[in-house]
Amino acid sequence: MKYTTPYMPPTLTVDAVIFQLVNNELNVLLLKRLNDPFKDTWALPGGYNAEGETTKAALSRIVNSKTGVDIDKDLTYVEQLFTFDTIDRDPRGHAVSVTYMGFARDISESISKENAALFPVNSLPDLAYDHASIIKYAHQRLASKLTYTNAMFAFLPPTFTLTELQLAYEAIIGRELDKRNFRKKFLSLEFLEETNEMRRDGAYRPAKLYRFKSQSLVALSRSFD
Amino acid sequence: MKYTTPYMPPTLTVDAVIFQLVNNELNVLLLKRLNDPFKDTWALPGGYNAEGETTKAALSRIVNSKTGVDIDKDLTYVEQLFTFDTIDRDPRGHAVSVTYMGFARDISESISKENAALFPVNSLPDLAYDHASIIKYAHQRLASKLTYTNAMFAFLPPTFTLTELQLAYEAIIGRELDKRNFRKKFLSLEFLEETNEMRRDGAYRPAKLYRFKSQSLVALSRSFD
DNA sequence: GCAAAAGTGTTTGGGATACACCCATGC
DNA sequence: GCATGGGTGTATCCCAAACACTTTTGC
Repeated sequence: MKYTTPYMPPTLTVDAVIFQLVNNELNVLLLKRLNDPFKDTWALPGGYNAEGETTKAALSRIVNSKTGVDIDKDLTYVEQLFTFDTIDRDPRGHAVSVTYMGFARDISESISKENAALFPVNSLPDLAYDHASIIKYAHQRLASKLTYTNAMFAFLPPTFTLTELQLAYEAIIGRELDKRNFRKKFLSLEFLEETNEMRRDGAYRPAKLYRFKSQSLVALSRSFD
Repeated sequence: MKYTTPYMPPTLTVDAVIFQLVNNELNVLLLKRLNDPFKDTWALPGGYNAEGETTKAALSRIVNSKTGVDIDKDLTYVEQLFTFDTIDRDPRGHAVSVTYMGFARDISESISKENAALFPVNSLPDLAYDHASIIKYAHQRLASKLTYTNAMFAFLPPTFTLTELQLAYEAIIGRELDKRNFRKKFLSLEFLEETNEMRRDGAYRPAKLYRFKSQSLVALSRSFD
């Protein structure tokens, strides 16, 4: 690429906030840095975006090589989050980071690097760069998204009980919900359909299993009038 | 900035979708390109983001130099929209564009370049690059934002009548609203306060003037339970 | 008095909230 | 029969939607 005037772009990086539920706690995938800056500090997986590579392709490449997780196969939903660009966010120099938020059912088997691990968002270690605020922003967006979309499909297994669904909601939005109201409301949204199966796994009444009608994002429209 | 491995970032650009109401039509600020590619075609104002410059600073610099509009003084609201990064969106080579959406009350006096002009979003000329889809995306986000925030403060003058408010809504969301329901609902949101003034400007009943309580964005929370 | 825009109220249906007990099962 | 989690219903309140006439003013 040629420029008519001298031009030097900032470094372009990508970072991923990958969420997964573990024992009804919202977890995020982190990587302990092997090099300076922030050597031995935990950070979001991310890296440099080369010319000729889309940000999502760079993300796939980097997350896969650094953690073993395959964005395309292991994640059930991905969306662009925000682009962070303050000058001093990277001590090495100006780096603009395009961040993504991804959801997964279970990436624990795919995590193949020793320095990659899942952490509960409510008890994160100290984080490198501005990554703590990026995670906070992503968590808010996720919680908001759950109120008007079927995004929870991306966290749950193909079939699940209504109690499991409710516990997943509570884990992410951080407060308890009323069982009867939750069921009434969620069923009325018509995101779910019943299966013919039941879950029986204890000395108590078996539970009906449900599934999401759609395995891709569906949003309810908010309208004004 | 040094890299431990050979590294070349894509070009980084910024583009602005600046909206303003003109005669109760939503308009967007465009610039007729003076050079190839897309010479003589209309496009969003934008340009190169240099190292050491935040995307918003680059936007201010570029929009001001190319159109005369001062982002900081002329716009009443600005937010980051999305980062577009497909490889072939710029025929000169891979350019990643961080886009912003801005709202203004009246920038017509500030537009000082011959090749800059406002166009109604419903009758846009052919546009360069992927700018038509960027404007469409921004318009949708704006319409959605109006349903749960006071964002309209950024388009209207400090005081206005309820009819003017309703016409502005209708212009942006693209359909008519019921006058009684609109007033009831909007007043119940408590974004507005009455002034003591009235507007009298014709052979008919004068209208009360209102103002927004806040001149910065306030969002209603959507909750699940 | 008439033209033009401002302003106003009621009914109805559906969703949000609050709240507590019975059901099915394994042991 | 008891412990455990699954499953359900009702009353109240508020908001959304539909819908048409009266008021104020300048001329």
